[in-house]
Amino acid sequence: MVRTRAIPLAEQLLDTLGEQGYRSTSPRKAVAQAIAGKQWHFTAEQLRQELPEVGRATIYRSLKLLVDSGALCRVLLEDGNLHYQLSHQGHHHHLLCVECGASQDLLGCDIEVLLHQVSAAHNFQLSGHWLEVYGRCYDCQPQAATV
Amino acid sequence: MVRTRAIPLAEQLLDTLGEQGYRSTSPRKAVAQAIAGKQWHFTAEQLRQELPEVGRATIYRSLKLLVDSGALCRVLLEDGNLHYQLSHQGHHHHLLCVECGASQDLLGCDIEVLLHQVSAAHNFQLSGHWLEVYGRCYDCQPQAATV
DNA sequence: CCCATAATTGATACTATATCTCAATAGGAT
DNA sequence: ATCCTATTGAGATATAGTATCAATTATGGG
Repeated sequence: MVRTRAIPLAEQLLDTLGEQGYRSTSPRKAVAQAIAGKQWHFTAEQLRQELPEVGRATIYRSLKLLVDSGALCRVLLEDGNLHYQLSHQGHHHHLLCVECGASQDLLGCDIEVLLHQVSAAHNFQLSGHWLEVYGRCYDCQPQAATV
Repeated sequence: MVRTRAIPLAEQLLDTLGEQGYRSTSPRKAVAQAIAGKQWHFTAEQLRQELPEVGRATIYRSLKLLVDSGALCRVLLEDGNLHYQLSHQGHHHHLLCVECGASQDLLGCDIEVLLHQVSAAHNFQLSGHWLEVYGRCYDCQPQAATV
């Protein structure tokens, strides 16, 4: 067998659920495997096509659990569609490539500080924010041809 | 007649469409009136209930036109729902009150500069972003009772 | 090891949001 | 007043997600 140990991430996802008292079932394993293989953001329906043996409701339920546990996050595409994406712990933002869909996590930027200042100036008591950044990843940038 | 001149904003909305070559029809007038009366963000279905005489598709089509023309924008609520909201020209963000739903526009904050710096540091060619800020507006903040 | 039981599943119905189709209608230029 | 095209509305379809509930399964106790 070629790829038995290929996706330890899938086990991590199941462990995350296990820590919260959720059982390790075969549908959840299938979902975890599928998600672990995703490079970038995806939709529930994409998963469904990959996992025809898993019920629709179960897929949505699993996604919800993973989102709630923080292992997965939702990303807002520029067109307003919400997709799912593996989350690497804690609050962060995404640099979303509008060409290829790649996503880089953006950690520890100074936006929180800035938002606090701005909020205070508006008599607004900040409690959270949602930021998505769109553009082109390095691989998708038209390289400036040296004429 | 009491409120004939009550909503000049509605005319502005129609004018915006007119400038782009769209006709001034009575369904569009009704939609513009309804939107002009909205303090905060709303859903297409809310409009539909207020305007049972206007067809579903027409409401969605009108909203789309207004969003495309910049008169209306879409706001992302903290739970992931997208609503519509009057837009006051140009790129801006919202301070969304999680209590009452009020929304203050946030203009001219320095986020663009910051994002450019961060993007550059990740070899990312910035083209746009989407930011929503959640919290409590002044009226909804628990006032610190002076003991 | 087996059983009890509570969690989980999946089929299906339902809700919400939005788009598509197409024949009928209406704006507005002439 | 007429004509032409944009627009409309009814209804079908699409997409994203939740609710219901009987059948199934994971897992801890004996």
